[in-house]
Amino acid sequence: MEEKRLPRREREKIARRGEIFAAALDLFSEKGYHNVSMHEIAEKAEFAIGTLYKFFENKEALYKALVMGQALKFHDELNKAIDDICGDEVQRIRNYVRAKGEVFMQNTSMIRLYFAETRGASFNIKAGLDTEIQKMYEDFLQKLASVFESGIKKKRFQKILDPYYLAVAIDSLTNAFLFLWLGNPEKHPYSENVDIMMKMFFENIALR
Amino acid sequence: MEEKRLPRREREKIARRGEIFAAALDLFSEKGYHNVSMHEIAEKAEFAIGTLYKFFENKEALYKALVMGQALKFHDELNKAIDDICGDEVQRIRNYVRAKGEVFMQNTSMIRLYFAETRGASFNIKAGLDTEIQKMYEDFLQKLASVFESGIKKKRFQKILDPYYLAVAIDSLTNAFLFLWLGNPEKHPYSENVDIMMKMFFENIALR
Amino acid sequence: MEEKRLPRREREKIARRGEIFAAALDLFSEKGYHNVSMHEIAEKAEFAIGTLYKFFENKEALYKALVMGQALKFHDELNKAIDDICGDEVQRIRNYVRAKGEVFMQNTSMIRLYFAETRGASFNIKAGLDTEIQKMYEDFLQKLASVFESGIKKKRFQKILDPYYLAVAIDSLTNAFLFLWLGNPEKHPYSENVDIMMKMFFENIALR
Amino acid sequence: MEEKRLPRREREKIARRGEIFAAALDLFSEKGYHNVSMHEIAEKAEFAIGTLYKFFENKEALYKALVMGQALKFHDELNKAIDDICGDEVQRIRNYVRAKGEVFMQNTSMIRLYFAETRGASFNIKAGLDTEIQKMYEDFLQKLASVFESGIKKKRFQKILDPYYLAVAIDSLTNAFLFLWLGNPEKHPYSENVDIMMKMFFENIALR
DNA sequence: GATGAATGAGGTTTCATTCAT
DNA sequence: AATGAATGAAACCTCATTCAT
Repeated sequence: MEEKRLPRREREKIARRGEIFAAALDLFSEKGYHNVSMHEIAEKAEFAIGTLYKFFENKEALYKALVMGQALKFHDELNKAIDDICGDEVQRIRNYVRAKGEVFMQNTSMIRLYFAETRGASFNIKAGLDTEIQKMYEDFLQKLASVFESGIKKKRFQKILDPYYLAVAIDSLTNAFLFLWLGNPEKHPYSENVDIMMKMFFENIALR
Repeated sequence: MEEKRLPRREREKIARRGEIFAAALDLFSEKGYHNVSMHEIAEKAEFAIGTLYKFFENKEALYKALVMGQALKFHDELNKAIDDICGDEVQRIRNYVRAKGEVFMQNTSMIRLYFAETRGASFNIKAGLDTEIQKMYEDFLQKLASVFESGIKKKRFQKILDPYYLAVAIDSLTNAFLFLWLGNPEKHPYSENVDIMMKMFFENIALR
Repeated sequence: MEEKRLPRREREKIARRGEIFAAALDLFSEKGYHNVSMHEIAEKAEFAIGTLYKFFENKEALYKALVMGQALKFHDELNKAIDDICGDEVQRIRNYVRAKGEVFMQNTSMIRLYFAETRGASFNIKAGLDTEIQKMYEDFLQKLASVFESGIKKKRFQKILDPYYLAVAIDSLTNAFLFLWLGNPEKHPYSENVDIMMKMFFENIALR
Repeated sequence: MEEKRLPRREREKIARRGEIFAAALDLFSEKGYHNVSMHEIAEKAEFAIGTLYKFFENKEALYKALVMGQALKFHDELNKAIDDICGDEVQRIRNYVRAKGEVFMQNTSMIRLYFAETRGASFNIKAGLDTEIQKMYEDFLQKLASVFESGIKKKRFQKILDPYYLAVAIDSLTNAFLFLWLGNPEKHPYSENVDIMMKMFFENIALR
């Protein structure tokens, strides 16, 4: 709706940004920040090097915008899944696990980028780049924790562990299974394994 | 004992290697491979740049030797802990979880390096550098899995999930709690949290 | 004619290449490959160091392109002179001797470069750089030999020596006189001396 | 005789110098001055690097001493051959040509070194290194010239060309044939070819 | 006197960034 | 507004030379 209202110039600009992002995502996720040059991105995006600098102040800004965009998209999906109130707490968490799998498995190159940023490899890039994403990630964990907390309050779950740690646990478990899937999709099907894992998880914390 | 038998020259050489490693570990773990220059390492280690190249063929070789050394030290401890037969399967896994915490919490800068290498950020460095460590990691996971398998055979654990996935799960959970501890040691004490988590884990898979 | 048709960009690029070549020729011929740094060439050519690497992949490639260019130019002249069919065999060889002198005496710095490459000093640079030039030189010697052979067949020359050796002989004699001229142009005028030498040469092999 | 009188220390020192020279000659003649490192020479000569610097002030001094030694040995032989008064002028020059071939063909690695120094490749090394050898070479050419001059005075040779140029000519011709021999000894036997060439040379300048 | 570990100046090369066209 | 040639700081690495043992 709104986009159609945008002047052609503006629309074209956004499209160009998208093309740059697409090229950059491919390259960064495959080779890492320091092994990709601005020339490489320019060539892959079919723009002149100068054009990249019209859109982004420098390499770091491009990288940050890219990662932020991916993270926003990703967290948006996760938040949508977990906010879906058409279900109880168990359902909301199952929703999140499924959505996480879907987003990642459809955007494999995003995975590496995302893990690099949330799992400490981002120190490869200048300090401070990652704080926003860390914040977004932290916020999401808090929301996940609040779902567990709500479940505990409703006496649907035992309070074995601090809800925040339950959130951390389920997040790290899903990550682990996504990594396995990434390494060998046929051998390690995410949905099946995660399903079993979830069952075990809830059986454990469920109140009978 | 044996070390004292080494000729002085040899001992000094090893000591120097150690000093280089110490400087490199600090810098790499803080800033990442590509943001540390050989000059920086030389300066921190108080050697001339040429001396570094007497000890290591090039930057990559230095990095690889450093990471391999850390990984060996780390896996050595883990293997010792898990191989300890003075206990049943539960005890062996508890041992591993505790040992992992101890090694990491005493070598915080090793953590970042280690996660960078096992969790995919190593693509920042030339391909192939990480295969040996990946292999070591994989071998350890197999051993962990075999402990679970043995517990299942002895009917101590239910077979809810493939033993390999149990290994992956417990490894990823301990990692997650180590990360939390790393970010805020006081707020997130590893041992306590992991203890609760372990209890929950074993209650779940234990056969009554 | 044709050059004017080239787009400005293209012409400028060629001009810049030429400026780099000119600076490099001066420096290499004066100091030798290993005593000239890329920075030196860049400074002399009034370009930034990076610009050199836009034009040539590396130092060796620049050197090779320079030497090949000079060699092509040189052999082109020699071949034109010797292929000139407006004369008998004696005339064609006289043409070659004169042309060789002209090219060299107008491009003194080319001489050192050329002799370094055809006379074995090229082992200073990585192996294989010189094979193309050696081939070009060898081909020329063969052509020179074929002129002698033709003269022998036409019974204009005696067959004292294998035509190839006659070619080698006349080539080495002209080189020697060019060297003398290079050391002291006034004292050792190439044309005069070579004329006498030629006379002596042909008197000797001529059939009366 | 005299050598036996030298104290052991002195004799050993000379022997060591010889070993260094032998290693250096092999390496320099094969790879060129700039592609041979002092470490390489030390290793091949089985000395410590420091020892080399006890014998020679620096790399250049070692190279210069080596080349001078070779040149002295070479010119000594040539001078002996040409000074042999048991023959007329033709015989003395024949002697020189034969001796030159013998010395070179028994010391092939000397050839490259020698040509590098007399034929301009020495500009690869710092200026001034070569002047002494150039002088020695020049002196020899003068002596060769004087033999021709003497032959002309005795009316054995015609005066076609300045005796100095005759000397230059015969020297360059022998060099050329030595080069051919070096490239393919079986295909281009020096003695045979040079014999024919000499015959032709003297028939030409001989007075009947 | 011999040794060889240590030194560091200086070489080659890369690549993020600028700016005239 | 887009281009891409030019820039030059800074990276990696070599090797002639020194000097404490």
